[in-house]
Amino acid sequence: METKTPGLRGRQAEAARNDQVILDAARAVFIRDPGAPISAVAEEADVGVGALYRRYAGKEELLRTLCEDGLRRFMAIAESAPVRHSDPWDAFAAFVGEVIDSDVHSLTVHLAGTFTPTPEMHRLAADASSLAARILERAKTAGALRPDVNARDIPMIFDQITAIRLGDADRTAELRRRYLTLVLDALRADTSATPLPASPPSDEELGQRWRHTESARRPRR
Amino acid sequence: METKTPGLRGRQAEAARNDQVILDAARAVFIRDPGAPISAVAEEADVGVGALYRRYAGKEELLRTLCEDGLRRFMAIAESAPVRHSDPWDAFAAFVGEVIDSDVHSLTVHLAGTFTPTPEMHRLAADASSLAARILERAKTAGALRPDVNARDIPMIFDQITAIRLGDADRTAELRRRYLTLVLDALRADTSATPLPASPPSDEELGQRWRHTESARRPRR
DNA sequence: CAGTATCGGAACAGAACCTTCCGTTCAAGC
DNA sequence: GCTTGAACGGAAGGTTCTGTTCCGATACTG
Repeated sequence: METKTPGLRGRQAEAARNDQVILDAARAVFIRDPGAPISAVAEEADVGVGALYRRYAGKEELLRTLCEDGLRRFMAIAESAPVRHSDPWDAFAAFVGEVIDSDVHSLTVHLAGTFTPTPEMHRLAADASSLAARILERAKTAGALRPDVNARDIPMIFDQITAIRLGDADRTAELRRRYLTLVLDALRADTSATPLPASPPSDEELGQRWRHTESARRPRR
Repeated sequence: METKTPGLRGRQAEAARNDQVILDAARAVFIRDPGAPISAVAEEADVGVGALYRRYAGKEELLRTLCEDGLRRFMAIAESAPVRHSDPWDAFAAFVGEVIDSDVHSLTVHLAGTFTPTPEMHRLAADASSLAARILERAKTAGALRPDVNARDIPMIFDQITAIRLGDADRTAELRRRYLTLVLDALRADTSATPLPASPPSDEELGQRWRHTESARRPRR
């Protein structure tokens, strides 16, 4: 992605380039640490904080933009997976794997609670989750998935896998794949499965994570 | 636990009682949020901050005490599990389950990095991990565990499961059990297992989490 | 060369938090 | 009853961290 800007030159070109650089830097920083200060983003982008505030009214707006972007990426994966894979299990596995690889889940859920979500985001989240549910149901109907997993289990599995963070981004991705492989084995129908205890989280429980807790305490690490 | 204090009365009895109350409160608070302020612990214990500083020189000392206590609990579980269960798989499953249930892992790893560990703690941690390794190896030798899991995978699985946090403590425990069941299914040898990609974390990688990062940034949530 | 959009980063203001300090409480001993 | 001192609660001090503003510098544009 070099001088991808259409017909712009000079300062305008720099500005257009920065738009992207800033967004990428923000994504990297906030994935690494959801509580990072604005200045960390500026540093990563190699830009002054002024450049940031020229584009976004404040931290919240940046966070919201990032999260919305994440939701759209999630949707794109969920929409295309069944198209690219006719086999229901393959589609499911590809979907899950790509969501993990792109770390999109960190952008959505981990950032939720740090800002007040827009109605648009609620709509997107609902669409995304129903898309994901459809992928899972299709695999279940095809008999590829153990019958006692529920669509609501998927976000929980994302939570678990994305909790893995060790070394640099590459090593982290590698390790996540390792444990995802393990979990996928457990999700397959042909396992001599132990019945799962308890019930999966309800929609209400899952939604809780989006609630803007004004008592938003700040875990350190 | 009423007047459990031996021969103490009056103010001394109150002090002895507070010793325990404060420790319990601290555990509860810091498990919930590793970055919680000291005042939150005082509040939970229904005690002034003064009472806290009378017992501990500072926050670090409290954290260290808590963490060391967690390590000891971990050891106790790891030592007794093989005694209580003669079957190697049962011992392994019980060990893992009890560590999850008692949330001891949150106390150790999650708090690591917030303080400078003592040599004593390093020793304890090493002992604990070698104990855990023995439990796993025994199950593997007995043919109950899939051969491509490594002792170093265990802490990672703890990390994943303890990432689950939804609703109150009871609901969280319930859900953790659900996903632990899933993972245990995957760990069993009789699964038609997909070979695990990548290598488990090295000891050095696992040790990194204990390193006191002075750049200890504070994730918010 | 004047005008303007953009930039970098110092400075400002406020919030959060650890720690200290001090007046108060209360049981024990005289 | 009165003194004494251990233990307590919580306000205040001082520091650090961070979001946001502001302004002089920069470099195209016309």
